[in-house]
Amino acid sequence: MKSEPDAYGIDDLQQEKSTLWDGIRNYQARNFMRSMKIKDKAFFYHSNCKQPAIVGLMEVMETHLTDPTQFDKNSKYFDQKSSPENPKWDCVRLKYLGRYKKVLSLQEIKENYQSQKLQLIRKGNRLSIMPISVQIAIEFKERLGELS
DNA sequence: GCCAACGTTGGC
DNA sequence: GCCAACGTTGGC
Repeated sequence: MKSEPDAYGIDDLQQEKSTLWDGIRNYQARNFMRSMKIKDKAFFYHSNCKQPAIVGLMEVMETHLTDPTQFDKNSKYFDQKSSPENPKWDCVRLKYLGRYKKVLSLQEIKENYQSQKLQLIRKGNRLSIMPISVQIAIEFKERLGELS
């Protein structure tokens, strides 16, 4: 799952211990979130920054939560078409599990995962949530090593 | 700032 | 249901 560190980074999550992954306004990304189950793990990816990289690991605490920002007129994620009776957007709560001692940079991902494998990543590179295959996730984990 | 690679929208 | 036009994202 990706976030811009300026907006919300791994430091913020470490401090908060857990967070609502709200503000997702992309149907595909929302649907991926809907398919998540409690105890699922997710990589935290820093996007749109100096060193885009996987920096940490999270765990799904709660699923199918209503995204409160859709009703908040002061939020940039306010959605006029949504109502409490018929909410359009939901989110999950994620727990901080740790940050990796060594990050896995986008550059390194590109260097090592080409052709078909990279396409799996590319397929979702515009989403707030990037789906990757189980096999790639395992390989990423091996490359990332230990949490600190 | 550019632009490729998407996703969304709306007319038909 | 198609697809042209448009908007957004994110790496560079």
